[in-house]
Amino acid sequence: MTKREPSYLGGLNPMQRQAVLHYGPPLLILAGAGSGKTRVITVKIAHLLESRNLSPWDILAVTFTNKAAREMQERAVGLSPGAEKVLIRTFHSFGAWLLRRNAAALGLHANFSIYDEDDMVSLLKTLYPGRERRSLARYAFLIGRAKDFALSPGEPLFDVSQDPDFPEIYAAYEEKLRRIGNVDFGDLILRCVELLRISPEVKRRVHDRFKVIMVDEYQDSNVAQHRLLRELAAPDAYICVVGDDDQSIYRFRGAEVRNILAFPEVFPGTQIIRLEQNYRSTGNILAAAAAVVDHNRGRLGKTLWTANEAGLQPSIVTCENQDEEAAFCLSLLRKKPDLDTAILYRTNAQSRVFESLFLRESLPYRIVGTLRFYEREEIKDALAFLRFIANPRDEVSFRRIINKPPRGLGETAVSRILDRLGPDGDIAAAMTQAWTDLRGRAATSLEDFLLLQRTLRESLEADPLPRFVERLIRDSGLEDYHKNQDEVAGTQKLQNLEELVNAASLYPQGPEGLSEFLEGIELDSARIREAEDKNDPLTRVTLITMHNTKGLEFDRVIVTGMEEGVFPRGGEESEEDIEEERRLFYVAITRARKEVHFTHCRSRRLHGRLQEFEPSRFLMELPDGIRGTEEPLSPEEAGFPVGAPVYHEEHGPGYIWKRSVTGGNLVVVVHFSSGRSLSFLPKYERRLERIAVDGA
DNA sequence: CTAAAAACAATTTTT
DNA sequence: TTGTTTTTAG
Repeated sequence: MTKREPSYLGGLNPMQRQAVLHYGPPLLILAGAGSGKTRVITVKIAHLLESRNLSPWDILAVTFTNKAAREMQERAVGLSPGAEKVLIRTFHSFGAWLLRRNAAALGLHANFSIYDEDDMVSLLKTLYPGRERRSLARYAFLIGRAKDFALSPGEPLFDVSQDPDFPEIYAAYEEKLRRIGNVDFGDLILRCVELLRISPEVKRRVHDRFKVIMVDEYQDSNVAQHRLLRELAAPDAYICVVGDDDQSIYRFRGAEVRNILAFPEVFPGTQIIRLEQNYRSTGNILAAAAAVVDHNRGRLGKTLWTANEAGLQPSIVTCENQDEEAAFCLSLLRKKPDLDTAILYRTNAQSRVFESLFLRESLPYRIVGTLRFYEREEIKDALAFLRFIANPRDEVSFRRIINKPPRGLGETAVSRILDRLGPDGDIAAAMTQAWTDLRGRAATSLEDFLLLQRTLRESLEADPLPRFVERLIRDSGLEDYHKNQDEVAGTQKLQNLEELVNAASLYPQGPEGLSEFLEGIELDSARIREAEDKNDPLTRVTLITMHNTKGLEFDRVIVTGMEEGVFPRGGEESEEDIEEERRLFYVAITRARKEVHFTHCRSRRLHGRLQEFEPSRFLMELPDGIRGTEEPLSPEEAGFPVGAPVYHEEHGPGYIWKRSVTGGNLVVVVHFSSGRSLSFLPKYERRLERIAVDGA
């Protein structure tokens, strides 16, 4: 009897197959970098649907990023159409989903606003108007961390901060946030835990529904998320978490590696499956990564191996300074222009030198993760207005938009209005009340504002959502305000606002459509395209922080800034901090398919000051074969001795100030008569030529 | 309320 | 150095 095996199982290695077929006791999948983790999860979902007779409703899959959630859903649907209905969400989006459906049990309205860290600061500012924003930002951060660790204001908080003011500030913040009926990101997790603890019916419903719960990137979960998982999991539910303790790099944001390390103790009977075959990188790259991470203690332990070829040996390149480092990267890019390459650095500020060189050389590049769309002023303004229309109890949003653009309603008017606030917290109603308290110009302004609000509410009911958003942006005066800003500062705020209007077209008309739209944006910044999106597929270079590379891969990776004090960052550092940086290095190396290069500078300009740096200790941790692989000097282009006069097509006349050899290439620093100094690689810079001097 | 001057930090950041 | 935030003057 031949039972036909489902086609989706084809091509899996034995461990992957085991992971897919496993069912019953809790499962911990330790998935090394490049081991086909996403494939395993998506095939597993398909398998649960196709062969275990589970309905899509029975399954919950949780990820950390919207991008990962989308990818997972897409791939699972490709394998089994039923996966369309599987609940695949980020922790936070799942939290919002559960809270909106059960808001009443927690004393929340279903249309609560979700406050990000910036909004948290604004809320704190209403409580402590005398304190500086910067100090409040610090407290907002700490409150976020406390919530990551599931610590309420009443509990001991010294692990989060020893600041004597902190407990009181946290308590005041929490009291106000609850009073105005909104939530922050931490609450999306924590209040779900609370909900499941106080409401047996909700808990039963949830337990009845989710027979399978899968969590991806479990090494990045925090204590609150771990608690939520425990509350969500019925005693007979099948729990499967996937992760890699060596890739835990978000401790500073509350991620708790111990969640994955201690998983087998917390969920008794756990079985562990290791995915150790790497399909991404060459043998030499993997050897480098393994040697590095081997210096960490307290690992679950994995030995990655690959059937791929050994490939090129990684190289270490010493540079004099950042200019040379950038020039070296450029030389690599020009040598093999077809490789998809990433230039990695520890901090965003390090991207500048690369950007300016690539701009000067007209080399197209992609840069990841600078200013995010949703953090932009104009977008936050428009969103605040939309939020206030959707939820008249949102004081943070109200304060942001009441006098922006300036309409003569300052602090005095705001207090008058808030004095009239009823027990329901409805600020829109309070405005109508306060109107009678005001005289003169403020009264007229408020009247105009009330009228504006009424028109917008009508438009929300009557017009398609994008039309309504467009109208709000125009009638609120934000359009003119930001148009003016664009002209003054050469920005493109107006275009960004247009993108916001476009994004609204995906949602239905009316208040419900608006709420969905807002939640989509609050929880997923990438939902709106950048106005200036140069996603040219021919762009082969990506500038990116090491953190942002998680989950990505490239043919070639150049890890720059390998200096003690830059990476690892230095300062007062515990061994745990160093280990986290080392894991970050591990992540960086394992992004590469074919080639890895490491660069370090002898000196670097930091905070406007030129400083000397020692090579990073991590370089010493690489395998012996790698160190000392610098190519010998090729003096064929050596026609540029120090002092030689040169001419550059673009920058004009100058002379050689300094020369050195980096990565087998001659690098020269030219002082131009314009006063600028720039470095070049004569080998690749055609526009630089040596000139003769007349005896005069 | 705006604009200019002064002061002052200065990682990483899935949501 | 740079960008951001607060202070100050108008």
